Amino acid sequence: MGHRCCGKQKVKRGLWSPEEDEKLSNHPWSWQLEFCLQRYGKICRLRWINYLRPELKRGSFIPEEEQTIIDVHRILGYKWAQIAKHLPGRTDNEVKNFWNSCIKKKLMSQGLDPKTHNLLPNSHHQRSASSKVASSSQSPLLQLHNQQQPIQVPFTEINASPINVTLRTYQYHDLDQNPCNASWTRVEDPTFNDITSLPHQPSTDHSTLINNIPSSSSSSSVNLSVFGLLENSNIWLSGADPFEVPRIVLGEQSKGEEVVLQQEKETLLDQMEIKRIEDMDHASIFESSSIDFSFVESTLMSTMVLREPD
DNA sequence: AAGCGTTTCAACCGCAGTCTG
DNA sequence: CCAGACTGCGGTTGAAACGCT
Repeated sequence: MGHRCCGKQKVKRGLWSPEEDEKLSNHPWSWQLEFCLQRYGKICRLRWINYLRPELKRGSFIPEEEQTIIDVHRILGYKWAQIAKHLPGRTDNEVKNFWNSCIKKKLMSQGLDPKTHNLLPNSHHQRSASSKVASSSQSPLLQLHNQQQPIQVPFTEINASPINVTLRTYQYHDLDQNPCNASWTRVEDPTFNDITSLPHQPSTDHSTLINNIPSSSSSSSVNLSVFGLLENSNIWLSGADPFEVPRIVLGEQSKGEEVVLQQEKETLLDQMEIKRIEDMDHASIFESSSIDFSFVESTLMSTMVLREPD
């Protein structure tokens, strides 16, 4: 196959030698001139971006990075470049590989669909088993937080289409606190007949939905383990009283709405990132459990998706 | 120690969007 | 406005590393 910029050349392929890396490092922005004779210019650029950039962070992912990947993936999906933007020093390729080789399996072992982050069908027993597995592989933050008595939180499923909107609320029953005996049942709530009756969100306007996120400075009586929630990528939470969590399945939206929603998601993620960095700067706060988790909690819950099994 | 299967991750491909002359 | 070059991105491939028997 020829190459668009240097099709006449017989290009070199395969792994890069240290000598090639050194040459590319010395002339990172003139690679087309310096290296196209031997490698695809595009490949040179990729090598620089994915491997040689001085700001790149090498080594394995830390738990906070893993958590960020899961969080952002839950919202944006397979947008590796977008996810990587929230991980300074990491490339989309790294994130993608880490997802495929590690996180994906981790989620599946927890009975979760890596694509939707929802429970897989028939994963009830897996869930109870996986919660044990998860607890052993949790970040220190989550382990710290899960020392509190776990309380399962009901969630609301919203199925929206241009024609109709249905909501279903699920309540978790775990009276003896034995996950093996726990179950989810649908709660018939007449106030949930329409999306407009959402307890947390009286409007179908998605921008309103997202913009009504509580500010990070707001206080909440519910000390939610948002990190716990996210770490496991499931619906388990530690905290106080159960509450209703709206989850929205967007039906067919107009293209414009999707774009707006996407922009809002990115804004939301930026806010999350700021919040995350702030939190990391004040890691000691976790020890006193005085951190306000409501911000991230609310933002993520607002964008969570739960699809009804076919 | 050798063989084999699995995992990891760098490298590459192809497509779509953007830029530029 | 158009065509070709460039860029960005997600998906796939395959070599190397690793683990197990």
